[in-house]
Amino acid sequence: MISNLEYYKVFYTVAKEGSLTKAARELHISQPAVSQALKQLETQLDTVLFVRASRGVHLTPEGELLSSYVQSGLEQLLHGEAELMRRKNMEVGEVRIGASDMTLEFFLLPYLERFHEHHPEIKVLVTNGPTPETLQYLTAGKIDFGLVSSPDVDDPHIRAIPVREVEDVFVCGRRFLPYKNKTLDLKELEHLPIISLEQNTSSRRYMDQFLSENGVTIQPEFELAGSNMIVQFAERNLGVGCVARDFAEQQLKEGTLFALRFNQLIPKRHFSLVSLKNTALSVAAQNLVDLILETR
Amino acid sequence: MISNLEYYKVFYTVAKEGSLTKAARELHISQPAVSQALKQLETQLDTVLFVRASRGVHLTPEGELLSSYVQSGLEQLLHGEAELMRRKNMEVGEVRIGASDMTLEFFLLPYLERFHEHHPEIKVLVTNGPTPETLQYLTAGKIDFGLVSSPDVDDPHIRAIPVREVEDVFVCGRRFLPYKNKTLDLKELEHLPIISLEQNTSSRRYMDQFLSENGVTIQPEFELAGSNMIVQFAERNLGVGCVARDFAEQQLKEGTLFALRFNQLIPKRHFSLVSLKNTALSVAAQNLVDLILETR
DNA sequence: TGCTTGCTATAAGTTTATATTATATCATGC
DNA sequence: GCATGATATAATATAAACTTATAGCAAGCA
Repeated sequence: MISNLEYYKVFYTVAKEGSLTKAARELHISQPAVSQALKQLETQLDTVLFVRASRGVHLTPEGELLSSYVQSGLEQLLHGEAELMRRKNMEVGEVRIGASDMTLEFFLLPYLERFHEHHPEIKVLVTNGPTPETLQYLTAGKIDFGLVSSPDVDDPHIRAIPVREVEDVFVCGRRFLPYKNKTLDLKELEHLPIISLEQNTSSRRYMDQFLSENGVTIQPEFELAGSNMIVQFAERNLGVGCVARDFAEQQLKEGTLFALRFNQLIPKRHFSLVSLKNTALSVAAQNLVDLILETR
Repeated sequence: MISNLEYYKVFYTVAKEGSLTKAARELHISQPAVSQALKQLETQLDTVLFVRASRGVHLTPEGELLSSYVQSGLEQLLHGEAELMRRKNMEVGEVRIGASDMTLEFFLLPYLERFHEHHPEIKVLVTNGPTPETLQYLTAGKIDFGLVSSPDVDDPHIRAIPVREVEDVFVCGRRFLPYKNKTLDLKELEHLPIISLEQNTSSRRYMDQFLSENGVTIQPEFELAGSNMIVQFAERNLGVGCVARDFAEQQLKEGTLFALRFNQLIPKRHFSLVSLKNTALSVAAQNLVDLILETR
């Protein structure tokens, strides 16, 4: 390749204008500068590219050949720059997010709403899945960042920023009124009809882990697929539901359900924003992350 | 467009190698030079293109985007240079020539043969046609150069280089033996049965012009389409043929025909190589022209 | 922890190449 | 034959890029 690609900019302009003088004006340099650049180019390629006439210049057949390549080459570069600017100014682009149902519903949604309002041109792709799947997607480069509810991220390449607390509660209806305003021992859960999530979920694992650390083992009467279901089961007094507080928020406010109180605090979990440490976020993704972190 | 396209060469190499140090080695410059060039590029585009890590660098999403364009852009330029070299070294290319039957047969053919022998990869396209058509093709850019037999080229944009003399002769067979070794006056042609080319040919016009300048007007008994035919007619003693000497060369040598001699020389015509003054020839075309001019 | 390794970044000074100004040269058209 | 409008050349100035030396930083390892 020739020593200085800048020469091609000169070549391109001269070919377009058919005159060194005009090209010089367009390039905002002097006419001799153009003359010398062309000379350099012709010397390096060992080919005469222009026929110099008294009324300007025009391409030789070889110059003509080269010109077509130079034109499309430079336009490619220019197009690349233009696309880059559009992405940088967020006129186009996409953000790929991995999130669980819970983080999406109780945390992410309002941010996505605001983001989309400000940047309607940016496509937002949400891949719904539990924590392990989200982390897998992250390392595979399929998502820009994720929002997970589990606190246990041990991959050293992943950075997790807690963005919100999550409180796990045991909720129940009037059938269990005697327990209201009483402070229970965790051990008593073993004798209550528990309604919880299935075993393969991270929320369930978290709770089981915590309870077992305190010598408590529960054998739920109902194991359901969704937290919403658990709340409904609890409302119908089928047992004591174990869910993140958010799912039962309304019922707790209305008094349909109440939360059991224990002599020991159930440690809070966090929603965490996870991203790859050694990978940069796209402008759009970074923008959304900033929005989340600034106003969390 | 960015101020210095050289930066893209650096960008491309760094992206390919994933390391400033390796890129510097490949570009035969120092590592700081690479670092500075990237910094310039990032500043000018106002975009971070690489994530710097301790084990090298890798592209940001924006860098990735730009990279695809830069890659194809630079490859385009490189491909252009490669094609140019191939044309310059005559590994590919074509030469378009306009020539009449006569110039082709009695002049050009051996040159084309030699040229093709030396440069078998170069396509040679010969467009057969009389002088005016050849000149028209030339100005239209349909041929690189032409070979014509007429001396009258008045277009100021066309350069005509005489390459060979052509002698017009009047030839006849034994029926006209009495005229052999006699020096005739041109006037006597008026009483001989002339065999000549059709009126719309430039050879015919040339001869008519010359004769009329000398007060002679001929009324041919035969007007034929080709000079070869004229020679055959003359051999059968149907009259006195007017042709370029080349057509009757063999017959004159064998004695089947002889040429009339006049007290006034018929001015010689020339085969001329015509090309456009203000247009450069392709390397291949120039090469063939040089071959012709060197050994004419 | 501290050491080594393998990177990139920064600073200062030098070199190189590119630009400018002034002027020469050349062909064209009036 | 001279004015015009173009490109080329020469000398000088300027600015950009390169180099060397060195700092800084993160990761891997003892």
